[in-house]
Amino acid sequence: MVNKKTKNQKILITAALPYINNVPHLGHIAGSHLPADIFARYCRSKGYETLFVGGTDESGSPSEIAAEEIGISLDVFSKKLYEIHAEIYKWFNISYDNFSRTSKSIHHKTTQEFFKAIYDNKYIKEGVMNVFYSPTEKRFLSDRYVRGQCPKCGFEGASGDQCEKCTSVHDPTELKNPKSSITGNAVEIRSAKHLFLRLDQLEPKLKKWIAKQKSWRTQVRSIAQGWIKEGLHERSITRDLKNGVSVPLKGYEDKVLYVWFDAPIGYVSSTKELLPNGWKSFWKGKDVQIFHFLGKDNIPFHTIFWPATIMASGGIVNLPNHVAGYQYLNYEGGKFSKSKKRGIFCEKLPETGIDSDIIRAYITFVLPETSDSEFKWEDFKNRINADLIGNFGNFINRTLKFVNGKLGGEVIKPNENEFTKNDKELMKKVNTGVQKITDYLEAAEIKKAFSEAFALSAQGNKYFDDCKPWVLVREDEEKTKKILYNCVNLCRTLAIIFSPFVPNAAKNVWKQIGLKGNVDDPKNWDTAKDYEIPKKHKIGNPEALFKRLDDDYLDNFKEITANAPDLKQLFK
RNA sequence: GGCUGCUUAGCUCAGUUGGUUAGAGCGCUGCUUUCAUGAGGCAGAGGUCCCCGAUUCAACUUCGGGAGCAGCCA
Repeated sequence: MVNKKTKNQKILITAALPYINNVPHLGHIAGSHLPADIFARYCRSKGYETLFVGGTDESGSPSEIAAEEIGISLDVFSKKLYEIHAEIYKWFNISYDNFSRTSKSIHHKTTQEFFKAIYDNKYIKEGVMNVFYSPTEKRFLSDRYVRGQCPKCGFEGASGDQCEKCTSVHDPTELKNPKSSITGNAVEIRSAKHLFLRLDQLEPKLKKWIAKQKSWRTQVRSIAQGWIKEGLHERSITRDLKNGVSVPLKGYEDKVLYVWFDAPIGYVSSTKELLPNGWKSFWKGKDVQIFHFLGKDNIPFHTIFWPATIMASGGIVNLPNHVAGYQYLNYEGGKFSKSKKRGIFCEKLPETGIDSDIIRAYITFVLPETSDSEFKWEDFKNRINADLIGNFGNFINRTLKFVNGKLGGEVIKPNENEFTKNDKELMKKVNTGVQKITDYLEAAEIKKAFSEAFALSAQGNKYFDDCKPWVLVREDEEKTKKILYNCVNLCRTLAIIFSPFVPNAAKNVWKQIGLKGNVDDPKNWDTAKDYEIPKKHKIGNPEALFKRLDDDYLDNFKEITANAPDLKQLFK
């Protein structure tokens, strides 16, 4: 999946920009932010020069209309929603180096630079589109805000371009008695001048590039190839809206660029905002690898339109190296639905008092890498209690408590000739385990890497059982200290290995072992398998890493997180 | 309507180029340990690999058709 890393490897990681109109639920976290973060944390630990950027997507009409309905200005609305988003990702320990906003001037400027380059390269042409216009609201409306009578079945609630009742699709001009779904007033069709990106001209180049992408997952590649197979057409890049990046072209001053055009450029602007002078080193050159993490709804945009935009611009930035498309996380056999109070909505998560690691761990278990996956409460409880706590947490805890309670907090490194058969076997298991985890993470195979990490802590539990230090300690304390040295050293290994997944716990383990520096120090990863605990070492104070999940706690948790406030309540 | 993906044990998911008894974790059952958060270790029972058809000595895997779920486009 990943090309060979170069000596001065730089990794640029992006997570799809969440649209400002919604407060994220767990599915959004699973679909891009969390896997991107795990990958970013791994890359930093591995010592790659890593940059992880994102931000909120604030263009377009949904937020404009939402603000209107609440009766506040778009600025106030967007600022508040931005803050909620940023807080949620912070709570989840999503380690964005910069989390920006597409409403910032740096983004508008960057987008316009792309536009101008593409225009100069003659990949933009004028054309005409038929669009709904509401005379009373004095604005153009996209299809989703128009309802009318279906030309085929006569259903009254058909939207601008399709009918939910008979599932047929129609041209907006065919819809009978179109009305604004916002005000209910009649709307009309107006034809307007718009700008189009010449995807048709870019097709051969895109086709060639897509064919070279051997590392993409099946669905990502298939979707891209499907588009090519169908044949690419010119695609409009302007809209008659107020909210967005204005078009820097005479005669188009009252229009904005369509969100699909400016959203991915948000990755570039976010980088520019953070590194006004150094941004290019992460976007150009051969030492850079670019990883986009996104949900399946976003796949065409990152495999076709965004690469097309880059090509048309003459290569202002590199083409992406990897497009990690994720499927959806569902909730107990269905979709997340805020109105039906089905799901886990993030704005209330801090109120539950839960450690974000616990949510991160479970989402990672069920990460929708190849197909839609499912959040289930029973499974959540079982996996956390059995795997995270019973396996990983327990190994750390039993080791450190034993050292503290029975050995005066001290372990001693065995001499080279003192390593037993068990010790050597464990060492071998650690070596191959760490290697496997590394290989998986290099390929951004996050779920597999996580499950190997648990296999490794299970080896620790087995070693502990096999060595029976609780018996040995009665006759030979020094020998026991040498056994436990291996365990403590494995705790260190596990802290490093687990740190991309459960950063809070990893930090805690590091502290409890009594180690200097930080668990996530750059390049720590490559020392994970080594004997790094000093010859004679005193550990810190052991304490439980996690609290077990019980039914009472979960009932309360469920109640809090399913009842998320709607947008209006957020502004009271 | 078109394009695309998914459908494998009670649950959540893996299954590389078609090849003997289809895998993991959880859950369940039995045995076992007591250092550890009612934790750990060992063993076991669970499967018409969505359905139909075709190719093949051989199909979970390839091809055709169908069903269900999902995403995108028009």
